[in-house]
Amino acid sequence: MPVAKPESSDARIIAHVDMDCFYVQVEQRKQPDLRGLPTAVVQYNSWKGGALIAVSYEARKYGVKRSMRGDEAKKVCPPIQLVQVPVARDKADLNTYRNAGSEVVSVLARKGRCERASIDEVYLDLTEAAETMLAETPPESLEVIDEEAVKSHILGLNTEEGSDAKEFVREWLRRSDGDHRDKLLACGAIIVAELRMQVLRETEFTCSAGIAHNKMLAKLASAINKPAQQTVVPLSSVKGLLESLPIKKMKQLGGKLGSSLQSDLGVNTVGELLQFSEEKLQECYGINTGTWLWNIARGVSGEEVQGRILPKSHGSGKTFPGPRALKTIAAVQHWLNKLCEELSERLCLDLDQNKRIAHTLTLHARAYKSGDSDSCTKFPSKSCPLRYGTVKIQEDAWNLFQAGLREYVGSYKSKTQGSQYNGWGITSLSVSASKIVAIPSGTSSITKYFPGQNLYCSPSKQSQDNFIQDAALSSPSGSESYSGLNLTEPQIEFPEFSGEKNKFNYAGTSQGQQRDKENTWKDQDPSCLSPQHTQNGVAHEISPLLPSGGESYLEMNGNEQQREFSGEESRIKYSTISLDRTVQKRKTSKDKGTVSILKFFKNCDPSWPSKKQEHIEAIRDVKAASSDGFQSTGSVCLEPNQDELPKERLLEETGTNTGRSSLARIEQEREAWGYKTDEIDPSVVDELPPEIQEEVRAWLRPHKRPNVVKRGSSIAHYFFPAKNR
DNA sequence: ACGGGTGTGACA
DNA sequence: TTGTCACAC
Repeated sequence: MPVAKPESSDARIIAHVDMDCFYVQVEQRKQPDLRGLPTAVVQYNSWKGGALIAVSYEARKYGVKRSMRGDEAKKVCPPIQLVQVPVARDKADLNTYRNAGSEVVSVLARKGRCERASIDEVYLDLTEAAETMLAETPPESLEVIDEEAVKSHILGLNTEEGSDAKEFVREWLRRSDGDHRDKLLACGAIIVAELRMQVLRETEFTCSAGIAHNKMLAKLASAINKPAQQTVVPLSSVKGLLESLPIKKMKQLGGKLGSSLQSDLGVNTVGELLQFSEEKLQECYGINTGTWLWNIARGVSGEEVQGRILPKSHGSGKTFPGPRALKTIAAVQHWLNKLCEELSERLCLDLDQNKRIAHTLTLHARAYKSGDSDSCTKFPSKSCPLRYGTVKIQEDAWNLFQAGLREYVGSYKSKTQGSQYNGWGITSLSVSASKIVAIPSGTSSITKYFPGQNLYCSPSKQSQDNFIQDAALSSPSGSESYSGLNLTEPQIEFPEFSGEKNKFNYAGTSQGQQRDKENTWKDQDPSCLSPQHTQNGVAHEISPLLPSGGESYLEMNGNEQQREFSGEESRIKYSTISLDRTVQKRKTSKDKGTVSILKFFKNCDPSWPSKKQEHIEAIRDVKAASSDGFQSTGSVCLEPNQDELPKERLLEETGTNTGRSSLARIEQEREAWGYKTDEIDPSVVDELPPEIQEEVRAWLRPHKRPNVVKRGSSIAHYFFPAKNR
């Protein structure tokens, strides 16, 4: 559950932008004939007409719903146009939608910090833009207010029957006597209206939006008036909005937590949450969730808009329902290969377009074991260091699968027999790539390691690929029983899961400790890397520069800037910065903050690579030392003298206090420590180099307290059955 | 035996 | 750190 912050921090202007039946719009843009017709996007036409994944508003009028089958939809709405999701490698291919989403983001990201929340949703932090507008060109000074803006819906605004609602809205937007925060919202609404028009002009897509003082309210608002409309939530309307709102409508409460609220506390609307004390909610749901619930009941949510427009992971998966479950090794391998191909392709694209490298490969599967009542055992997911190259990914994914399968059938008492059908079937497979980090650019760039070489893809991908190989080679867990493998031949032979016959052993028995760089180099695939570069000596020329052990260049470089902090300053990571700055305070503290934070980076000397070995060691040491569960977000614990930090005290504090009071206590603590992190205004982060902005923001964000559920709560038991029982 | 394919985040 | 789970669209 997100960290909640005090309500005073909510003078922000946040927008949530939601594309209207996005997949349908993408298809309608491709096929303009479909515009205005009842349309749905459907996946896998073969069985019952396929599953609907997006439905146009015209079709909704007929009662067509997502999660209908194509056949049903036809029944309810005979004229419906069903468009199939593109298929590649015999599976659904969502790339066109992802790309379309990127188009939208590139427009929306112009006016402030932008977070891509999903393929078709975006949050914007428009606080600064709205403040600037209010200061320079406030709505009341405008002769004309944009037509789209006056079409806004203002929650709580009385627009009399039959009257011209737009006039009321225009008046509300232009009010000069209004609440300051309302005026900021008005500016936000005008900005968002403009953005939405730009999106329409430049992408042909319509969207809806909510404008409010925090993410939660903005998200709620964007759904109120659809399609192609926007809704503003003035502070004065929050209570009324939430009072009667079904609890399940709140983000995060649409699932089991929401159900528990209903069944265990009898809470059906957000308003009914108000009667419970924060302590009570914490008792029931743990410290963090309890405080979060208490806050959202009051319309308070402190989640920040993450300035992230690129995904943190990529995945490719497919289900094999019922009769289509995969029952042979060959079938699994066949599909795994396809999934890996797609993943590899997307990783290469990400690398090419965004200069980012993924470090972890994970395999997920679902399986059943027939007959046995024990068939509910889960197929374990497995991960390993990600090596670039389609074939490598395929090999690694296959090995992960084998490891998972061994575990899975291991817990299966009846011995597997026969060749074809062993009583199990795979009902879903997916591979994903995570821990994606940007290749640093600029002064402290990785390029320092490769004098005279061009690191990036185009036009020659050669040196870049070498670089990737380095990253994979030296990736963190790569030292464990991994790279000693040499799995170049097809893995069709399968020793009936006997375990010890498999050449590959993930489960930690130390084998293959010795890494063989030469082999690893030569094994490099391929398909997305151009062929010539895997065979020559370039790799060998640079490999001596590689750290021998655990850290990749990328991680090292990413951490380097932090590593340079002085001890005092690095402790910033433990403080909970208060974001309830007034506008004035923002401005005045800005300079100070800028100086202060830039000071942190002054030692960030381009010559750092010369010190890399000792840095690696330091990083590794500290990493080992700080694996005690209180590591801050973003792997920043790099100071050797971190043991001076009053960790235990903080833990104790956070574990035993309630939300607001403990927040206050932490502030106090911080004061006592003498660290002036609250003088660093969050907005200065915008002035830092883009590639480190997010990390710095992470340090400035309040940290979550360890979740402690008090004993004796039946509801807590519901959520943490294993541990509390 | 799943709406399906992806994605994020909390937690142990 | 990994693996599991919940949640969302």
